[in-house]
Amino acid sequence: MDRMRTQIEKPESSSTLRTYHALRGMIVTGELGPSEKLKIDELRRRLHTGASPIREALSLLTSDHLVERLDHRGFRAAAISRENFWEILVLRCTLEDMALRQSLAAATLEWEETIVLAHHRMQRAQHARDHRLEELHKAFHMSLLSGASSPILRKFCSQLYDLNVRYRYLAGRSQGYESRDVRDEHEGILKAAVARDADEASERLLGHYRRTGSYLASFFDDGATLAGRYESPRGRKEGE
Amino acid sequence: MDRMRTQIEKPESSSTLRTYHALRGMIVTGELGPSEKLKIDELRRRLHTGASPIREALSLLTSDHLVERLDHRGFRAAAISRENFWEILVLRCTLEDMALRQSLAAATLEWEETIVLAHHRMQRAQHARDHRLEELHKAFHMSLLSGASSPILRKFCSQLYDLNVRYRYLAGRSQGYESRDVRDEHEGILKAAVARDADEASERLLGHYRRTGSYLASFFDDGATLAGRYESPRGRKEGE
DNA sequence: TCTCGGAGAAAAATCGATATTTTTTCGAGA
DNA sequence: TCTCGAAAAAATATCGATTTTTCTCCGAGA
Repeated sequence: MDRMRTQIEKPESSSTLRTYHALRGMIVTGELGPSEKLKIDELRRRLHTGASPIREALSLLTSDHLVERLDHRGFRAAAISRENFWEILVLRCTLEDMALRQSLAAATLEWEETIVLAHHRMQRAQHARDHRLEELHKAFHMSLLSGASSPILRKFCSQLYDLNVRYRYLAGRSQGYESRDVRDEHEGILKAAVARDADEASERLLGHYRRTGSYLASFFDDGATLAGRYESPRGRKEGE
Repeated sequence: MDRMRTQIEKPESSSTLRTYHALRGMIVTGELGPSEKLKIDELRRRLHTGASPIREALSLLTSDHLVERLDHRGFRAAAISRENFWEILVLRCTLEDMALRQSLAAATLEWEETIVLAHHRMQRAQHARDHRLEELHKAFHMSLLSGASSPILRKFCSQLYDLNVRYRYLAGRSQGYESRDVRDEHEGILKAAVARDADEASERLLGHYRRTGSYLASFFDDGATLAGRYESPRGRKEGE
């Protein structure tokens, strides 16, 4: 019964894949906090599935840098840190620049229509519930890179995207509530992409990320913040 | 009994990790060929372990781009192609350039000694059995990047390294038997790194990769080759 | 009071068996 | 002879139970 319902909700056919997406979502949104112990049994109950799918899903997430595996001590959600945050941002800028240029170099009419559509859908859903908007936002950004000839590169970008979004959630900011006008930035990126202006598009895209980065960084570079709430929680023995 | 012996041989404590390394080795060296179906039961027997560790290991390898997961149809070793080969080379050059520069920028005396040592060990083992040399070769290259401040970047580089080595094996060339003098190239890279000359080191490193790349490419850009032997073998029923 | 060590509890890792899905085989009907 | 579809076989995916390992707590000895 429950199985059937679930399958209808998500067309994910295998329990492992469903679990993978569920857990990834839970970690990205902070429902499972940084460095939180991920007990198999608890997750098993929570997600109505067996131990095998959980373990497999966690193994997949390990390679996404969202979960850490401690030999014989189970899994925990990845730790966070300032360094990790900046690392992700810097890598992301390099890789997306590369991917975007590949994508633009191979641009087709079909690709152009894809990004226009993705952008439109995202804008339309501006006030939709979190989850939906978040999905469309990622879809837009990935569509920009979708023409890149390197699948591995696209995968890397996708991973880094999730890692970054996670910090946004941890800073208490779900998509779309920043003070600055993200809308314009998206539009600028789209226009430059449609115009096939690689330099312009890249500059705008990276600027978009860097601004978001600085904005988020401000949340844990001062005050009672992400850092204070989450950082090195295993560190009783690691006096600052 | 068997368990104990195994644990002594490899300090890998968990069955999953042991299986992971074993399978990775088998795929990289071509013992498991491109697009070959990886049957759980067969591997289970071959590696003397249960289905769970196998499946977990395969899940981990999926994220390394060495294994493909086909929903409800099991796993197979990653396919190969010219595009994939070049993709890996290009990505590798970009990422290693980045990592090397980070590493050099943060260079310490300790790091310098590490790379000198890694280089020495590799040279010494020039005529050692494949496996050992291969390990030391990777150790040397990774040591160059070991000072990079970005763990994720280092991981990416490590993955791409393995993917590239796999093509070397598939082309029938294990480490160290190329016609050109790889020895000098390694020495040049080391010297430039010790001298903290980022541009020089990067140029030499990338040149090293590109030359290896062209060399390997020649093996499947002509004649009865890698491409002919392996490419898109899911076409027929795999009758050789 | 502190440290060490061992018993008990908790959790992870692994195994063996079952349920599900896919693939193959084979024969009826066109 | 070919196509379609149902039954059998094979392989995957998943579950429940067992084995191992780690963690926790408590008391003896210094």
